[in-house]
Amino acid sequence: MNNEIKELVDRYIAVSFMVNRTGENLIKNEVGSTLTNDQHYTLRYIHGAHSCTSTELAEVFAVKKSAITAIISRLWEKGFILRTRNEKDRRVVYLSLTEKGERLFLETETKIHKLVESFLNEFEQAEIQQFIQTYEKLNKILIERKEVELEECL
Amino acid sequence: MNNEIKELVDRYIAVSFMVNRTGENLIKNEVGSTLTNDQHYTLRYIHGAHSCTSTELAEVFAVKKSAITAIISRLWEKGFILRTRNEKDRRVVYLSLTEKGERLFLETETKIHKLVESFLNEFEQAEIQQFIQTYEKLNKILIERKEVELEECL
DNA sequence: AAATATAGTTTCACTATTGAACTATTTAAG
DNA sequence: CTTAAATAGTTCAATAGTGAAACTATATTT
Repeated sequence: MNNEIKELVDRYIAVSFMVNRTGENLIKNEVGSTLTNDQHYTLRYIHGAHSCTSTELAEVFAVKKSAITAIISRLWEKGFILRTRNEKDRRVVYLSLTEKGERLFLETETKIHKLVESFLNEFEQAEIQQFIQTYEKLNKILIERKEVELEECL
Repeated sequence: MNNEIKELVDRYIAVSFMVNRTGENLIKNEVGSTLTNDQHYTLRYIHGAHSCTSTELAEVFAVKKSAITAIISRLWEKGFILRTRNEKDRRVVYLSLTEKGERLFLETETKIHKLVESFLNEFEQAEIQQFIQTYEKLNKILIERKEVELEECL
């Protein structure tokens, strides 16, 4: 096997693990004690979509619907989320943010933005541009891979 | 605030979230039913260090020592890990892999290597080289940031 | 009308995590 | 030397996230 590639793979595995860990921890510091990271990501998605369903969240986060129900219920208990039945199809429940949820998300989002900005600023703009571009390409490849695997499961 | 940077920050947040999620899920598929991802990462670290302590693992993974005790105990129950008391300082316990643990790690590691290699191969070597280099730089910045925050807590 | 599919929930079992109390051991101070 | 403080690791209770399976309610297909 090509040795150069082996080295790249090793480096990728090591660095992606560390950056994820550290990044998640930094976010936890910002998100603070009101929310967990997963709860914050959930608010983020609903905020971006304005309104969505559990099934949609389960697909995006790649977990089972029962996992989503649990997260949503906790957010709902804290008053951050609204559950609205679709009157056309009474099986589906639309999820959206309450005033309180919206406010909390925007607050923490600002903090996270400043955090991410502060370390992206330590790079040349061109370098970070290139980095994110490759990162997005990687994302596409991973998504395709996932779709192929799903098809194989038929 | 600079609008170009805001866009980069948004893209970074979105793509890093998605790649992490998808990546973790792909690894879960490879690691299979014998181990969780965290357990695999733990085996990986111990394998690389040959031998280490709980305190060391807690620092690297950025979690409390009680979290490590739990993971290690599960791995120990399954016979993947050896706990050896240091005779010079009887408080410390050295962790190492059993034959069985070593074998399991190498098997799953090979699979993960192939997986990572398969998608890194979809890039030009130069592009992925640059990507990993920037990623590593980011890692350094994050580590420095963490150290600064730790000092502030004094 | 009956069978099947879909959206979401509930329950159970398990893993990861923190914080606090605790044991055993080592190091530092008086 | 003895006591006080520090360190390594464990235990325990509580909380969050997760998947699997059974379940409810509603919609679609046959």
